Amino acid sequence: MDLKKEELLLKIWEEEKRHISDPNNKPKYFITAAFPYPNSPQHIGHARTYTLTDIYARFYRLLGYNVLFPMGFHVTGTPIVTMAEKIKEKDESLLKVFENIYGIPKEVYEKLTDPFDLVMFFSKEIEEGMKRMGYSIDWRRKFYTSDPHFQRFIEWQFQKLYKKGLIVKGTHPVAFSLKLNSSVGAHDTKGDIDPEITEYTGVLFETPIGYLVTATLRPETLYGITNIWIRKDETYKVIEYQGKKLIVGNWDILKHQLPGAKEVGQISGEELLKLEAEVPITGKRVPIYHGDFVDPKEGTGIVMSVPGHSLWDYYEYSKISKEPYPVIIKIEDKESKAEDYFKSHGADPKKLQELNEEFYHLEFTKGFHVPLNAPVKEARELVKEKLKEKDSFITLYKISNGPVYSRAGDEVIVKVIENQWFIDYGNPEWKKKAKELLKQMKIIPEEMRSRFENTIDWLKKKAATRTRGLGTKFPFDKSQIIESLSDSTVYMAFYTFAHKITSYNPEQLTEEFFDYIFYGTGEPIDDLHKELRQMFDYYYGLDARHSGVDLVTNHLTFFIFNHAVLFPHKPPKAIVVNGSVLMEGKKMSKSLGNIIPLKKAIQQYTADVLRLTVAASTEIIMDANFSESTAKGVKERLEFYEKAFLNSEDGEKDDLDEWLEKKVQHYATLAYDHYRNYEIRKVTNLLFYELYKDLQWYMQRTNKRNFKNIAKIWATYLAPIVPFTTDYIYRELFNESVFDQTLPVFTQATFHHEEEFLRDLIEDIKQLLRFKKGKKLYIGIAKPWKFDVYKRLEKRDPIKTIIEEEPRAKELIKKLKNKAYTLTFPYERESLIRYLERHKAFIEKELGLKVEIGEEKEKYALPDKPELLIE
RNA sequence: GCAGGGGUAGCCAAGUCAGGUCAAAGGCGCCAGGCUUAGGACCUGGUCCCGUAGUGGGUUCGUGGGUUCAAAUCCCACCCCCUGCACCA
Repeated sequence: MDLKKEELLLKIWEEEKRHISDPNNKPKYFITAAFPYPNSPQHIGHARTYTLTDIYARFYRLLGYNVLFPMGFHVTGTPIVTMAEKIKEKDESLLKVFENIYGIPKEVYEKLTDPFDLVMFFSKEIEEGMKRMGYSIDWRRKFYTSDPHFQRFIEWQFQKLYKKGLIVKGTHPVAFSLKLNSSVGAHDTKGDIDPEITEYTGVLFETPIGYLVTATLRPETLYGITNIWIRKDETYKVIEYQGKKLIVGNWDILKHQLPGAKEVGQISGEELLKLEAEVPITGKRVPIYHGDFVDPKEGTGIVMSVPGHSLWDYYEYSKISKEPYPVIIKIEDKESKAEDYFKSHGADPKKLQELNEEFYHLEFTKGFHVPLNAPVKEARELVKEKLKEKDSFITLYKISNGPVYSRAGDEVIVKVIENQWFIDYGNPEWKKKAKELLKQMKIIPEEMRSRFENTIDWLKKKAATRTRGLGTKFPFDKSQIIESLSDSTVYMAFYTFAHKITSYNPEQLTEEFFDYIFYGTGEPIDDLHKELRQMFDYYYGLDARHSGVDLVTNHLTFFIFNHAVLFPHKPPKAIVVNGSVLMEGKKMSKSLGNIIPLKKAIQQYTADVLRLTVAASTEIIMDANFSESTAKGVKERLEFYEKAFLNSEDGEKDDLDEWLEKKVQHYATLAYDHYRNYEIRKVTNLLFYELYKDLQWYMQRTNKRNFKNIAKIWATYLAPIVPFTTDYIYRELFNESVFDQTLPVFTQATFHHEEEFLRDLIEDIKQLLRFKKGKKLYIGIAKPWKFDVYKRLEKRDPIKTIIEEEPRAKELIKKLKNKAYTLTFPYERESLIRYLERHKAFIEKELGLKVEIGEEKEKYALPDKPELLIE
């Protein structure tokens, strides 16, 4: 199979309109894969999910289903916008990726400074690649999520969720760049670092002029406070927040985390030193000291001092005070003291930070909180609750893996967004419905199910809107845009009528309009409207959703949630999850530069070879390893089949032909079940690798090439995986398309074991000939009683009885060891001898020996291993 | 921390759910031979250890125990590795 033949077939399929689907009276099968985000060309990794989807689309067509396999493009979110901006800014690292990895010339990408130009450019690339791979997609139904008709559909979705009380409003911390004036994800930072947010407890200490705020990860230690650290050379702000006066440093950052807080004055550190502060909960009054080590840009610039349980505090405290301090945590009934830990670990002040972290971890995992009589883990939560009761804490945030810099160059901070809209996946009723739906669904592979269950459990409110990026405007606040994972949860329903709905003006697509289509409520506005409903009704209930394993904990779970409440009458039936693709054993990445663009790979290997290598060379959940050598191997083997089958004859049949035909039927029978169990590797194992050995043997045995019958079965069974090669062979041999056939199903799955016996025998003799040369070979078949013993063993007659009735069996069974318990033995003595006699000429020719067949002369023969005597 | 996945010969990797044809498929690498002017490709054989005119013996599947006539596979404990934890597609 070469590229030209593949391209010719693509044209033929196109002309024959093979992949468009409309409602008819056949049973339908609606299959989809997660649509691509067009911000890069496709590489062979992307091809995995789509190829698997296509394999099943084609498989179900061969079973007689009316299969719909559509595709669209996800044009939502910020990465595309950011990319366009980076092109405009001539961002060097991006330009390098374009040139070196994607192989896009400068003149082309330079112009892509508008996000939509980028989208069109890449989506065209991707579409061409998908077509070239032979994906049997109904392209009439293609849409972009930026299409106004689709956006009306998303508005419908959010109206519905809102009315069900599943859209809620609240505040939410995000990583934020002041320079970009936008929240930032990994793609907005230098070095693509994903900013991580940790929550701090801001504890409020009352003083006569307001509350001092300290930020801590260990609120439980406030039982051990001796003093407060500040810096005397710093100026602190007095702010008003939720009716209280608070004193904080680092205000430039913190003001973004305390919505509504107002600066009302300031106070110098020197002034603060004169005050005393009251520790909440305990009511203890503590002094305020200056500490050089206090970083005014860290937290609130005010630190609570717990010398008993912080190495820093101990170290600083011991410099200025000899007073004893409280120790409130025990480990295994012994006081856990920062001082002891420090001293027993070298007492090196340079290692203070490192040791302190170890010590924190130790106390957190093993410590026991004495005042609260609880493990530290629990005490922390208890303290938080108490603080909440006393109204003595505020929540603060920090970038924990910082400093992270935005691509504009400023340090990323945490900002608390007010009026943030959420989809409330934490809603217990909704969780319940999602779980019920999950229970009804088939999850492939089944091991993935628990992951879905867990995800449903821990999913909480999800921010559903953003201020920046492409997408549909949020219906309840038009200044916001629906976030991209939230607008792609039920879009599969849109495919069912995507090519027809464009006849309407977007304004006509009201909530009632969609209600009619999806629920049949209200009246149709015209005949087309009626037709849309019929199409939805015919196709929906998605039969299979294919996706990569990385989408399980997000997209696929949202998919379940949303279907559970929006389409409870048309539930999806199955989710099929596949692993990713490795490149020569390594993860593909831009930095490694080991990404092969799909188009380039097709030119090098052909679509069929890629399909088999990427999608069918390993089981569905495993990562497929793409390597040049495997791809080459696949290519050669495919060519072998093509050549062999195209040279088929239609001659007279003999033992050997019958054996081969039955063998292929046997493989087909097994392969059918493997397909249904999504065990594609097993399909190719049989029909691609095992059969190869059988064909080799056949060709060794005879010069005949009676392959027509097996080519027919072979092509039909492998057509889903390698559609080009199989259809080409089928058309050449039988003058029709393999895709007009129905998959032949065989019930009788036995084959001629005698032939296998002969094959093994030749193997054994060849082994023996390496030690011993001669001119004559005597093949001594085991005596009848030995065959009887084997037969009885196969029937699982008790070994004891067999030996009782045939004492000679004892030795025989002893030799077999464990095998005696599981023996399978499909041979009959008489027919075996007849078969060998019939093919004696072949054995003689093959070995260059004179052969005689008879009963064993010595007593070494076993029924499956004849005695071999060379003279 | 919480959740999930995994440790199999030099490497990759099947086998584990349903214990026994498992010294353990397949591939790569390596060794020997064939083919070839040579290299590559291809073909044949070998590749845990010992033995060998064949069908044998020993020791292996992260570690340590257990169940069983029988364990890579079942049970228990331990060690190690990887992934996800969100507003990001």
